[in-house]
Amino acid sequence: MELTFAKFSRENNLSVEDICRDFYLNNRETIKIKKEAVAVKNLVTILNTTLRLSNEMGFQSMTLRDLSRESELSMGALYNYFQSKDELFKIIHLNGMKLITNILIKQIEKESDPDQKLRKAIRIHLYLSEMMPQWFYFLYMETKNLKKEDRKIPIESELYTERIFIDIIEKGVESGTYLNREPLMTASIIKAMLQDWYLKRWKYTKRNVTVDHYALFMIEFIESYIKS
Amino acid sequence: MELTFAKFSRENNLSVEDICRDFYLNNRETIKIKKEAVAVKNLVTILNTTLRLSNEMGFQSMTLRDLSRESELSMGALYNYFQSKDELFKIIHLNGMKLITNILIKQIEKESDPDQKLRKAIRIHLYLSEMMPQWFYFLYMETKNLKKEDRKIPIESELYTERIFIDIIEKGVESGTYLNREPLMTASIIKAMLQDWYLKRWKYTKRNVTVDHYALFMIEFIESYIKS
DNA sequence: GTCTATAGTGCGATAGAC
DNA sequence: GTCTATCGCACTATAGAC
Repeated sequence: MELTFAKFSRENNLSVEDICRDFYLNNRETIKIKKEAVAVKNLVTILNTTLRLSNEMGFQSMTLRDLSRESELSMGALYNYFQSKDELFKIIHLNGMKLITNILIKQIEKESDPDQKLRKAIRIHLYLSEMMPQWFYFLYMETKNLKKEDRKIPIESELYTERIFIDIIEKGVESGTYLNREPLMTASIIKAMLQDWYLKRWKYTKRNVTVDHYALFMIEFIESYIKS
Repeated sequence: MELTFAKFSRENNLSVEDICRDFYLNNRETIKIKKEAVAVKNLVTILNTTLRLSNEMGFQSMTLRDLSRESELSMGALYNYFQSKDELFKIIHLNGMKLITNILIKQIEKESDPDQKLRKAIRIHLYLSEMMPQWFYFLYMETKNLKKEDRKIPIESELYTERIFIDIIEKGVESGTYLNREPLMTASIIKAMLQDWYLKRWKYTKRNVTVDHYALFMIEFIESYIKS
């Protein structure tokens, strides 16, 4: 019995609250608010509102006045949680990447069989993006807002998750599970398919394509190439 | 003998100049410059510079002062060619879409055999994005800058080119060339792969993957699913 | 046809009252 | 801990000289 989205989301509670509490505890010196409960609650509001507005209009187009209005926190209040609009961007970017990568790695290291591992990695990635669509969309579409010195972060992240798929496929080739048909290119294309799921969410929703259907299709598609 | 990029680019001269002349002739009343040669020359500079800067920093982050400096045209001169920054965006967006779609359709209607048609459509799309990478990147990544009433334009465009692939595959299913394995989903995934080529250009360049290699890989990958 | 100078707006960020 | 009021600045867009 393969993993389903319902099962995965039941067992994995990915609350923005956890991200915010982590961030708060690691940055007590720069955040001016001293009560944890208040700080975490407002951080959750700020992050969720920023993600929503960025998804609608882009981070650059969103003004802090928009954020203030929509989050129902004054401009002054907002600036107790971050030093600049730029820093707000980096908070979301870095913490989002960290969270996603951590879960992905932790989940797939449980499997050892290449076949099962590849299927699981695909499903976990799809299910994560299904649970936090705004985060994935933000991380993909808003990299342009990073300063030059930070541009390497998303690049490394792209190559890192791709590397996970390359390794699985190469292990499968060694063990004879898969044919030796361009593991690097295959991994690239897997990433492209995973990204299409959250980048074109509107299309698949309209067509009533569920994430489980998409996962199954992806697996069949890829396996028909590396197994046939 | 299948089409190659070298052959395609030799036979198809996609100059930005053609786009600009078309645009100029269709908008003589709003463009204040009366000499065609001057207008087209400056329009080419404006469009190329805008595309370059948008690819580097995003259209929203690019100020008209940046564009003025980099294009070596004064702010006043720029405003002879468009009415607002918003209009400049739409000029690039609409004319780029039109050009790309026109060439794609014209090229593939020459083929009648589904098998050849699918291969050709894939190659033409890849080769077009190889010849105008900045345009494709712009059209994909900058849709957020469209006003709400224009958001349907890129959506229709996405569905339109996808429809081309759906039709080819369905014809192939009817004629027995392809198996009947989810033509709609297959077309979606083809689009995702085509997009990955120009969205992750940095990655493939670094790995010395040529567009012809990518095309061949894509074709083998897809055919192993719909033919095996 | 292109320039410089500037008007007018709305932004990010902050100071200080409560 | 949150608010309002406001500063200084950089932006889009334009007017008028050349």
